[in-house]
Amino acid sequence: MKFSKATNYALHTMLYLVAAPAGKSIGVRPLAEFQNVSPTYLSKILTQLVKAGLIASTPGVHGGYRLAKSKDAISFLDIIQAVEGTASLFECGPGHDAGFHEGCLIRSVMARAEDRMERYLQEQKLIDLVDRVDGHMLEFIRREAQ
Amino acid sequence: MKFSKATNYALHTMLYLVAAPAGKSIGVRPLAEFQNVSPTYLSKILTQLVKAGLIASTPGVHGGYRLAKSKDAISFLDIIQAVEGTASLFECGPGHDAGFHEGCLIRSVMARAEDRMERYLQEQKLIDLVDRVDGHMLEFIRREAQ
DNA sequence: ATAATCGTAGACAAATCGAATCTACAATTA
DNA sequence: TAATTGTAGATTCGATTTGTCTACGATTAT
Repeated sequence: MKFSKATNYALHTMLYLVAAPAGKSIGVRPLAEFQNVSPTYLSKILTQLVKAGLIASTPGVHGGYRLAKSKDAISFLDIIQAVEGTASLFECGPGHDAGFHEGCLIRSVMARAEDRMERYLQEQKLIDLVDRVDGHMLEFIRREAQ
Repeated sequence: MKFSKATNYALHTMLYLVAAPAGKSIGVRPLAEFQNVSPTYLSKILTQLVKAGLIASTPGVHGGYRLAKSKDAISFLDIIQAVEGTASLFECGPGHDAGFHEGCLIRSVMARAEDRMERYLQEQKLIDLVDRVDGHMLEFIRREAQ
């Protein structure tokens, strides 16, 4: 069980957008270059964030991606669930449902465990990290902010 | 991101063993039949639990699997980590490490979130579930306990 | 001893999923 | 109208998961 690389790309892109000047649109190219990933692939991931209402996109000459909500309203969980989905991490499976009609006891424990993690990720906002981003990222942001 | 089916099988098998009479060895066949999985495949999973020191196995006529620790010393986390491993759920990736030499900020948040879930799973013991297992499983246990 | 029983190990195969590329297309702006 | 930029779909590649099959080794009952 692993978080996908797509989630990694999504989180770093969002940190980038949160750290960038408010309201500014940034194209996929610099976002992708920053993370050493292909623009089309990153675009596919960011489209999921658009559909989740976290960011907005505009085509055209000075288009790109920008935040669709206020910076302090974006949690880790929002981003992760936009990419990974919201299904439970643990499924009991048909072979076991037959034995546990009223709901699998194990599954309910696993669901509560998952909930612990999700509640923490809901509390954590990217904005709390921006004043600690390192020089390499800041350099990218400054260059693009012009 | 999903827990594997193997983890599901492992947890249910362990619940079975915890609910069974103490010290009794139970063969793979009934354990596998109970979960509608092939005996050889389940055996492969249970071997991981043996290597983790959670259960012990004995070959031969009345052999099988039995608990290797006291019932109240077996947590969900023990079983899950025996099957899934102990690696972090989130890796920052080489493309990002280049930018975050001193340690990825995002990764540290993710690690803390994972720790929330793991601490809960460490607290949860299978023994707390046995007096609530349903009739179908109890029927299997009773039949096998003779 | 010897045969039946049972777990183990390894090779192997199928199916699923993640990661990524490529191409054509649609929308916006200069 | 042309350049720019995001979008969608098909497709490929590889890794991982989920099994199966078979031969082997250890134990016990007769």
